[in-house]
Amino acid sequence: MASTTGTAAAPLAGAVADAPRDAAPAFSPLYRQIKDLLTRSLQDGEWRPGEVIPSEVELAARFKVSQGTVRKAVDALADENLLVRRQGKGTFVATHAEQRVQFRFLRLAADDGQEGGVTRRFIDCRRLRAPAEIARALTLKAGDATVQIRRVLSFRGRPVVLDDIWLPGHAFKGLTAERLAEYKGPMYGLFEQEFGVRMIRAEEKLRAVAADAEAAALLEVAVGAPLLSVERLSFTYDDRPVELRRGLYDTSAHHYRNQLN
Amino acid sequence: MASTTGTAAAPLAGAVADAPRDAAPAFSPLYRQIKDLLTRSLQDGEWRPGEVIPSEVELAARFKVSQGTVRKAVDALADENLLVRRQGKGTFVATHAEQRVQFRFLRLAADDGQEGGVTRRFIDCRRLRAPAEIARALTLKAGDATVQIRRVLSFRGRPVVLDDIWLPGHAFKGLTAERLAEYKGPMYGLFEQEFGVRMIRAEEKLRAVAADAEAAALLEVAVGAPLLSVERLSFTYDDRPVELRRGLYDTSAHHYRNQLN
DNA sequence: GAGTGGTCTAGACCACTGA
DNA sequence: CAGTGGTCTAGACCACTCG
Repeated sequence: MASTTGTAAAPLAGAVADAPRDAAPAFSPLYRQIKDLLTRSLQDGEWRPGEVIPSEVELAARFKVSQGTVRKAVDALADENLLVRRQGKGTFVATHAEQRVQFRFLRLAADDGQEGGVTRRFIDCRRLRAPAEIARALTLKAGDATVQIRRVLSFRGRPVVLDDIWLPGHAFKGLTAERLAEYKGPMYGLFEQEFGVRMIRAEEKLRAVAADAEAAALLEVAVGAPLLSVERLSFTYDDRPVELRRGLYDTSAHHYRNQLN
Repeated sequence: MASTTGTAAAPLAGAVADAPRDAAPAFSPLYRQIKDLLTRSLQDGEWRPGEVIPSEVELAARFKVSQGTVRKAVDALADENLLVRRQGKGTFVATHAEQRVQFRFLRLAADDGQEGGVTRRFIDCRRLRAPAEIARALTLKAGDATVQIRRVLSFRGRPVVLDDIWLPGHAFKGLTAERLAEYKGPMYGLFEQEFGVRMIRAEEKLRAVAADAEAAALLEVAVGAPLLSVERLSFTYDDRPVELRRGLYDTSAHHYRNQLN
């Protein structure tokens, strides 16, 4: 593990302002390499969500580096929410099956500040062939099998969110409306526990749209009422997209909160 | 301070003016205290936006700690976008007056992926007494002086964003529509250069709303058309709110992008 | 008390920048 | 070349958890 560097890769002459695109990096610090090895272990399931990973000293011994270097790698993974450090106990693989991180991905809040009172209702869960647009987003071929889920989230009895979700069929065999309804806890918890698919990060595109008849009926608003459209593409390890979701939010008593840093 | 840990934190603890929160023992590590001292220096203008701050070794000497401890403090501030590290050159105070960070706060993107072509048009800039709601958000007293700005952003000639902005009057004396129009670069650049008010972070609340007559005319959409409402509260050092902004975005050809990690 | 992560140090060397 | 930040090490001690 002492081998890293040397050997400059194509100097690039520094003229062109940029193209950090695929330019040869050629230098990867040790902690970066350790981080990648750890990520690989997570991806391969060596440690499962919720479990402890080996202590820093153990990892340092395994990789033949100092504890400080392991620490920096683990810190990076903790920053990305892949690991969770707990002083005195150890470092754990992050999981969606916890109340604490319940709302990491759903950034909706009630205007009055109240929390909780969320109920889910699954309207549909069926397998169908991917339309071209969906296939492209999920990097499937048009016509590949997909799972389509439609559900409504209600807050204190009022319907607020209508979600349409597409998943690649091959990774979610056996997913049914019953399984979804039975499972207590966030949907991403079910995905990681039952199907080994863990959502790491997501990109969202937000728009304002007018409610069509169907959405209006399900969300109990007037046709044409403004709704917040949230299109989310979620990724697993390796930046592989594994979920496309289109949510329609009734924002008359709720809002989407965001932090800019 | 060369004394090893534990007691090492004590000497500085006194230097860090800190209101003792209720019975909190509040162990604060050294690097945390250094970070606070650096933040204070930034706040006090010891180093201005765009300038270099002293090198790590200098800072280590000043605070009588090791370089590693300073490094950790600076790393934290760099993570919060208050400082920018440049290998081989030094560490700089972050600034809004740079093209590179132009869109840190405006998260709008064209659906077709094209960038640029932004033009600004200031419709109004006047001083008036704060309505109760605005005053509360900015922690002013109702009736205090405020500056109200209204402007339209156009992308490639099409109006897309209508912003209504409220600022505390005492901090922005002499701000006029002319000054705004003359200034090249982002508005936050003007704020930090001319008024010493630097925006550090912001909280946004997003909603879908229907266009009223005024907004419809300015954004050239139909009355009742769905618009994305973006309510932003921006903070300076010390978590003091210094700007309230309400944007209406026409999202028919643009979207608000967000990253979930 | 043993084991975990968290802090701090001191010193070495590497990579990058600019005179 | 000197000066900057970036990486890595080895060792010390502190704060926390749990048996």
